[in-house]
Amino acid sequence: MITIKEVARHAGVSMSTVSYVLSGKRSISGETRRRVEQSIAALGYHPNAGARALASSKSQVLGLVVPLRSGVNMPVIMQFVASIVSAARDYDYDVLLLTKEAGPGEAHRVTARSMADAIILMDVESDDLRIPELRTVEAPVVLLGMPDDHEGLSCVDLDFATAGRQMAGHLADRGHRSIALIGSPPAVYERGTSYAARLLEGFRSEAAKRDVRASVHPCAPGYDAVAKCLDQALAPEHGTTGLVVHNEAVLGPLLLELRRRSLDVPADLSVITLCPDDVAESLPVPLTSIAVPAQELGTIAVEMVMARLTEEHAPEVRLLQPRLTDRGSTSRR
Amino acid sequence: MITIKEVARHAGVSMSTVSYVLSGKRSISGETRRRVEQSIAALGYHPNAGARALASSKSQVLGLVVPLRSGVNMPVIMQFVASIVSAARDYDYDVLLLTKEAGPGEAHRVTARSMADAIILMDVESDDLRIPELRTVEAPVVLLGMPDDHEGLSCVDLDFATAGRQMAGHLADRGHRSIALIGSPPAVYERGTSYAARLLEGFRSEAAKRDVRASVHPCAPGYDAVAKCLDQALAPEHGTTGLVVHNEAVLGPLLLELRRRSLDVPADLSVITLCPDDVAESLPVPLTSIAVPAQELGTIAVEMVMARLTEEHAPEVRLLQPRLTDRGSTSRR
DNA sequence: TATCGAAATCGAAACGCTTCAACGAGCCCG
DNA sequence: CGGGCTCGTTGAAGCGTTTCGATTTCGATA
Repeated sequence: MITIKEVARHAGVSMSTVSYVLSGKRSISGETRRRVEQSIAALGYHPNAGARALASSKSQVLGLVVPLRSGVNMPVIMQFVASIVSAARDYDYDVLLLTKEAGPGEAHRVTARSMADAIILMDVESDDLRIPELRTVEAPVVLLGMPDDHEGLSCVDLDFATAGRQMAGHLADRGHRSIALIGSPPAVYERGTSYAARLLEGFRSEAAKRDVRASVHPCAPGYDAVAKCLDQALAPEHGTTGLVVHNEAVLGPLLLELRRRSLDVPADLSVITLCPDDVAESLPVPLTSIAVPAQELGTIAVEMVMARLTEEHAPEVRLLQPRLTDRGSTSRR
Repeated sequence: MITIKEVARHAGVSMSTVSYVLSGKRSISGETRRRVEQSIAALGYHPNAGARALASSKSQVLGLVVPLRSGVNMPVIMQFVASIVSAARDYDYDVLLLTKEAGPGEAHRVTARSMADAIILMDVESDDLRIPELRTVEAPVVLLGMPDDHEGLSCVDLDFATAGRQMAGHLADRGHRSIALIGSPPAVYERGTSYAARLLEGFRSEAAKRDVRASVHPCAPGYDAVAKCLDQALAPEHGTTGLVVHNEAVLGPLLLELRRRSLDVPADLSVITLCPDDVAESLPVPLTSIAVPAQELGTIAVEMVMARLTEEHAPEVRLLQPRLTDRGSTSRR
């Protein structure tokens, strides 16, 4: 193993000079810098991470707590992960993978051992039992998602309330007088999942404000459940002409079922949804949608971490404004 | 930060004794052990990872190279990742997340800096250009997938040739005289992806051996492509009565298209596939299938890493025997 | 020309742990 | 009873960095 000492000797300078060339924390003459850099390249020197961490008490590692249980939407999770890893690398940080199943104890373990300088926690739920434990972690913590009680924690999330309002408003704008929300599975609402509740609230309040009739239909995955859910949402007494879908998993089956019923989108029924753009685009009928800006959220999470790591930055909450893309799946009434 | 020195003082022993209690590398009297453990608990001591790595030149970290580009099947990737993380934790290792896009340079970087003791690389392709570079990594490398040239590298993979043979054989056993392989997208074959080629070869050779007519149809994703592909596979001149599907992404559309054509599975057409069990189960028609044993492969990969890390274990190749689950989607002719 | 300050470099003390050589104590064997 | 074990424990030497003064150099200012 090539050490900084050997580089120093090769370049004819002291260890500290090499270190300062690497870190840029003190000024170094151009001439010296060049010699050192040449020696580094010539010898193939790589600074030892352990030694560095020990001396500087910084690991240059982020702990990322990911839900690996199936059930959550893996492709989206991966988009988050990818953007976080890539943003972290831009700041010269690496990412240690922690599983949510293993609990927040993991976050504590890696920070207490100085394996990670900060923690990013994905897919946070409203009532997450583990949130309190996170407060005991002696390192910045940033949550993707916004629990009810986020006092003292940084959070980033999509503004689901506004998203709900936008989608209801979009249909109201086009003259729809009765709309339905096809929601997440019942269990999601029952456990009070924050984002679902916030979207629902926005949807309802905007509908009320615009004097539009609104019904809500939680929907389990699976072809049969979708059909049953549609039976309710499209029951004649509602006179529903527009659907807001907040349940990515049922989009495909739902559109197929509509086709089976000879209901054309958007001629007979308008549909708008909240899902990743690539999903909305690749459906049999491309849907007007609000995107889940996974990329952006991940990047922001990393930026918030860095802010808290470098400055004396207090915890903050950031809600991303939703962006609606019209793909023509809604029509004017 | 609580250090080992403080624990030692608290327990009235030397630092080295505490260290040996922790590592178990020397015998310690029960009495002393108990006192030290109490002190550790009382003070809330957590060994500093950097110091440990520096002194022992072991990081207790595995670098995991994951393909994060979309296109690959994320849920399956996640199954691998989950099983790898969990197996690694069983050995007291953590997992550093590296992206495949960033290249094998990342593997080199983290090992050269002693951030990771070994590398696991997922989703390896036959002709992977980066394989040669991996040989220069000064740490054990284990591949999930088997490139053509794997000299000097450890690999784990499903035995796709046998899988192809099994599926063809399964249909032949049931009296089918003409079968078709609905394969991966053309691009996958064109770039000579190892697993696809191996399955194809097994499929063909078994069909030949059993004197069964076999046609092969690479299939792009998307409803239209699937329909077109079925047109070919089920063209009257073939007389195809059984389908082997090796393309997870098209299973849903394919079954729907068959239904649309009023072809019952298995009455009119037998279908067998290779995909994760949960996918096979949750399709509109549950399919007889060979599982992608992600869990198992991940665990084995970790075990191989550990073997190479602890013993003087030479690189090895392990092919998992496929396991076929009959879900009644094939019928006797 | 003497003095001062900034720029460039150096030396050495941490950082917290592992591990090796060494040592005393107790034991068994001859 | 002396010599050679093993067992449990210790002290101290690293491991490869960073970083904090201290020191040197040099040009500018007085």
